Amino acid sequence: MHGSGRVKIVDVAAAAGVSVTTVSHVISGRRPVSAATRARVEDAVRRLGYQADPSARGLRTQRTDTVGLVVPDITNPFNTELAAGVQAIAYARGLLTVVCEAPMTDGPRLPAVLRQLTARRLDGIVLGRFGAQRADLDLIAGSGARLVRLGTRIADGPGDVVRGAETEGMRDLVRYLVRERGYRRIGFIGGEAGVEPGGERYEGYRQALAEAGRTVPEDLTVWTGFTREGGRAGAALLLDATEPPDAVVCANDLIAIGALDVARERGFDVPGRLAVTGYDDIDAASMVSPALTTVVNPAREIGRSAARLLIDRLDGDKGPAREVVLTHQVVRRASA
Amino acid sequence: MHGSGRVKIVDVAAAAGVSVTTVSHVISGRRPVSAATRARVEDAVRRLGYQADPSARGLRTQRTDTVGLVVPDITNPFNTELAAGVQAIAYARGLLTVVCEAPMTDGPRLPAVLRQLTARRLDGIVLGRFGAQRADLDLIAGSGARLVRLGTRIADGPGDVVRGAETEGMRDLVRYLVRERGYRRIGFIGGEAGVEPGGERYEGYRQALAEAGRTVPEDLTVWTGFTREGGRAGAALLLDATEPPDAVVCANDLIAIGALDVARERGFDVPGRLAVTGYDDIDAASMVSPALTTVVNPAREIGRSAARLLIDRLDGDKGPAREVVLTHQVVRRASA
DNA sequence: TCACGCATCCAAATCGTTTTGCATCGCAGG
DNA sequence: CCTGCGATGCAAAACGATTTGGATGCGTGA
Repeated sequence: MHGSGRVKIVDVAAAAGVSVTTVSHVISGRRPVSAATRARVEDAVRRLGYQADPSARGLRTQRTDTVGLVVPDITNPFNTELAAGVQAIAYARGLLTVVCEAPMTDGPRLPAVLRQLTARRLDGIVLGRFGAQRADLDLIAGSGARLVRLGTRIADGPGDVVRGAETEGMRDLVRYLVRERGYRRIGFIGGEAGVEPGGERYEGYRQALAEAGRTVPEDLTVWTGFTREGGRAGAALLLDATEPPDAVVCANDLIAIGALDVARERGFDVPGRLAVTGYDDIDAASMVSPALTTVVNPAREIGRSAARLLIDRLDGDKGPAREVVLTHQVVRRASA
Repeated sequence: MHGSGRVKIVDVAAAAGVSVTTVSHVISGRRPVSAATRARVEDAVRRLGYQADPSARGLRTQRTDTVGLVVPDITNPFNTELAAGVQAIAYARGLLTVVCEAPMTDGPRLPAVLRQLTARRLDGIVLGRFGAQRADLDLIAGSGARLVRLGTRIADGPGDVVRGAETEGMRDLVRYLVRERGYRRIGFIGGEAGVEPGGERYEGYRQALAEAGRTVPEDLTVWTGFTREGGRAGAALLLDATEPPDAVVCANDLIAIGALDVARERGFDVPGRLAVTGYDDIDAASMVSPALTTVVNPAREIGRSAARLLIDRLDGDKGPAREVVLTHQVVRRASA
């Protein structure tokens, strides 16, 4: 409780009557110290409220004890849950988490953000779902930071991967629409074209239609953005089609919520005249009405797994790249 | 594009044929350097992709170029927007933002989180809305970090303050319910008792009732938590009262959404038989149906202001503590 | 010619840790 | 008595930047 910010290791050493080396050893435990000395040092540390300066420590150890999470949009509840998951595991390990936003709009901000982060010498980076270029990934890997990618394939670049079984998830959802609900004309609203989860999910949609012997209605596919606004725009297009769909499958919940807005405005009864489905099962999915039929994407668990992978690597795991695939589950609510 | 992570200032100096001092000077601009030398150095920096090691720099300068944001719950959309605001301003200034969660549940995690953060020697901390103890604030101030508190009064402790006009906002909202909507028995569901925004908002509710000559129905006040779950629990209590309310004023939108759940389950028509109002105007407020009558709380702008205050202080502003109050605005939707 | 000032640049100290290579001590075994 | 060996503890060398106090060279005015 004395001076809280200024006390250095030499102060502790003086107070305990030992050398700084010994203080360092009792703190790190890297060499044995006699019980009596250890007690004196620990007492001094407590009394003075000593906390090692992270810059000095980092300079010597070449570690920052900090990991980064990069996502396209902090505001998206999926990413928020993700962050909560990463943070929980990292915090327990004494790692600080910085979450950075690299908007997909107005050009590629990703490289700039990544440069900022690598300049910080982070120990590890979790790269959210992006249309990341190979150069971006190599930049991270080359900086010495461990890398965990989310929602991509292991073969696409360096680092470990965590992803939900998105193709399968979407396939199961569309199967359900086709087989158990009997929808005939099923449209698709995607996010930004080329951004990660979009492709997988679209693929699942196509698979389900294909296995049912349907042709994919290309005229009912539209790519916008992973937001409520995007959903509005996409749904407006689809519902104005000469032969509008009786179901709209959206690449995520926010898009679906936007689609619901449009359906309501135009007086389309959901699910009577139009089904709307989402993906992710964010909190809001069960708040809207009709509640959204969607697929749970275990965001928090994905974050946790990613953090665990990172920590394993930081602890010296030299094994080959790993890929963690988390299960999916269709949740059936009122919107379909 | 050469070695991306390993190049040091001496490498740059060697490549440019000057001393490290000169390199440092051209980068920081703290002393004049001839145009020719400057060009050579800048070229070498670019060619080698030099980025100063933050630990080494921090050790010398005693700054980390990092600010922290501490909130009770990352998942709460209000806090998410807040974070986005802080982050945007900080990023533009080259500051990294770390956002930390210190859950209010299961005991006071705040002191532990704060100790972690002060150990990191952050340049500044934005402290979200908490029931922070005076000791917590002094810990931050004593660590040397600049402090901006959110949603409290300037007199309550060290540091600057940013807050919405919450008492006034809630007062206006309840006024509207009383005068223009004619509700008679108006209940209140608060968050955790003692947590910051709760008190202000409750005060506004009381003021509005008082100026209308109503007595505050103490039996219709319940304190739970700032979550949808909290709202469910609180609403259940209120609706089971012997003389249930015809309007429920909630301390934030999540609580209100929980209250809507209960109303729907029990078949209470909203707003016919029961009005429900929120506070904050998070995205979800306009997604639920009926859409929530609420008060906008400019989360993102609060975050921006807080970051600006912090930066001013970091730039050497020594003036007396400042308090920024942002305006409120009632938004009238279908739930009342 | 000398002294002086300005423009440039450099050497070296410094920031607070961690870690390596020795020194010291006590004690057991020969 | 001497040697060797754990068990402990210390001094000093990193780590990679910033910054201060000079050094150097040059031009200018007396």
